[in-house]
Amino acid sequence: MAYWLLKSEPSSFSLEDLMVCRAPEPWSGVRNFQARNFMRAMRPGDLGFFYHSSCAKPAIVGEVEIVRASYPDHTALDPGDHHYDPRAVVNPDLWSMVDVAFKERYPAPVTLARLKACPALAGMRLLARGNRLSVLPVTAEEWQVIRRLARDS
DNA sequence: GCCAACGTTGGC
DNA sequence: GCCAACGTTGGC
Repeated sequence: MAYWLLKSEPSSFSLEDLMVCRAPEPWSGVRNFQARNFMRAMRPGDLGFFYHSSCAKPAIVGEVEIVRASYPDHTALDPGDHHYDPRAVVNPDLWSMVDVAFKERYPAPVTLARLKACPALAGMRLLARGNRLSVLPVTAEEWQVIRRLARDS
C-alpha cells in the first residue's frame, strides 16, 4: 500500500465538501504530467492526506482513501470545463483521474508551519523548495509522523 | 497583491 | 536541443 498527498484549494473543493458527498468523488482536473503519473501509480486501498493550499492556513486537514485506480479524465473533453484540453479530444487517455473517498477529518489541522517545524519531515516533498505539484507521494515514515502530529494536537 | 519557483510552449 | 517568454502555483 502507498501513501499520497492531494492538494486542493478549499475555496474550490475542501475536505468538508468531500465529507458531505458521502460517496467517492473523482479527483479530476489535474493537468501536470508528473502529478498525473503519480495518480496512475495509485491503487485502491492507498491512503492520502488532504491538503488545503492557497488559503489563510495551509494545512493537512484529514485523510482520504483511493477507491478506484486511474481512468481517463473526461473533464478534459468538455469544452465548457475549466480544465478542457483540446489535445485530449484526439488522445482521451492524455489525462487521468482516480476516485477518492472521505476517510477522516482531523480535530485540528496539521498546519504547514507545524510540518516545517518537525525535524523528522525535513525531507518531505511537500516542503521541498518551490514545490508546486498537486499530487505527491508520501513515505510510510512521513505518514506515521504526521498522523502522530494530528493525534497529539 | 507580490514574487519566487517551476512547467510548458514555441521560435530558432 | 536550447532558451526566452509566458502562465500558473502557492506561501506570505
